Amino acid sequence: MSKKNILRYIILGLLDKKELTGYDITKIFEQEIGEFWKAKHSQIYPELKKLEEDQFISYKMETVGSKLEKKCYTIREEGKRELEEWISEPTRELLANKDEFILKLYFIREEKDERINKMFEEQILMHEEKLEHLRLRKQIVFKTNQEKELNYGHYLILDHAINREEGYLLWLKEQQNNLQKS
Amino acid sequence: MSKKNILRYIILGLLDKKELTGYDITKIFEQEIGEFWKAKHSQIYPELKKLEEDQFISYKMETVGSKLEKKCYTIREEGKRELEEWISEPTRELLANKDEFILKLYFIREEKDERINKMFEEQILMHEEKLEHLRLRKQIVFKTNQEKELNYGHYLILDHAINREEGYLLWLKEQQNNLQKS
DNA sequence: CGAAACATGTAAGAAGTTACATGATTAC
DNA sequence: GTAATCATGTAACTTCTTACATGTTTCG
Repeated sequence: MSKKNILRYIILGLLDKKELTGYDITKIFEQEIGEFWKAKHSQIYPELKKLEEDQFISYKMETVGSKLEKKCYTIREEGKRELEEWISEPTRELLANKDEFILKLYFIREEKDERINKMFEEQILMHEEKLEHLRLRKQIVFKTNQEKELNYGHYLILDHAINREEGYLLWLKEQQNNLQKS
Repeated sequence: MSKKNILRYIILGLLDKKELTGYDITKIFEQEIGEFWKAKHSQIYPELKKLEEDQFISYKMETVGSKLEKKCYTIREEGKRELEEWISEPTRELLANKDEFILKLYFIREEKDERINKMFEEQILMHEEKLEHLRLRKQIVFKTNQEKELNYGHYLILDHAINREEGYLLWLKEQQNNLQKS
């Protein structure tokens, strides 16, 4: 019974906040919510078209400069209902958390494998970089407490992403430490 | 440049440990590695066929009872090389961690939204159940230290999954607590 | 004897990625 | 002027899920 096509709901959720173009939505995926869902413009534009056909959203054309046209999408009442339904419905499935690195570890069966240390080093660097980047964003976006209250959802997901990276890093370092002792 | 079709490498990795049927592999996805990659039998059987055609693996038929036939696959030298290449190559991309619940939170912009408490309750229950299940598995599979040494990869991914769930739960409870204070 | 587990496949469709395709505007 | 960014779309392909399809063996 669980709802599909989550991309639809994400787009509706974004438009519920403010009117956006397909390009804007693409940028939001790259920045704010990319930690928890990814979508390319080639998926976003057709989905916007379908949502418009289904009367969940509508758009008006705006002109930038003298020629460039853009479609500013807004959510309709039907779209808002659809969105509320999705949010209110229990989230029963925990979706796949694909992790290529962890799988590689799984196939290394000996603690003494030479490659394992280098692999940990690489991953630690990657996750440290990501964590640094997330922390910087949090600092920039939520300078004051007011900004946190005004955009609680955004605050929560950024905080969760930071928490996740911190946990991952701690685990990596702990395992690396265990290796060096043995 | 990053390698694709990770399912191939996972299957090769599994066969590198011991010979398996398509059914065995399906079960392993449901149990051991489902936390980090999912695949249904409808994806596994065609992939086994392709791997065999590409000469990375081979199979021999075995009969169960008097009629039921099964294909026992083993990895070939070419397959081992392919697998080693994948493992040794740096894992540069961090794949999508889709999380429907976190996205729903993102779209709730007010801390005072009535639904938010119920949503946290549900998620906490789900993750507690999952954590319990993982801990039980660790207890059963790794009773002795010898078992850990003999199957270090398996130990690592189980430990990582537990760690991940613990972190998620702590975050959920912390946020829930914050809500009740305000 | 009946249900659960074993065992293998294919077909249709949804979801997601990469590449193709084009052009305008802005900032340096 | 030129590179980065803004802006929108489609085509081809891969990946993944759901459903279809069938039959055997084992356990209680």
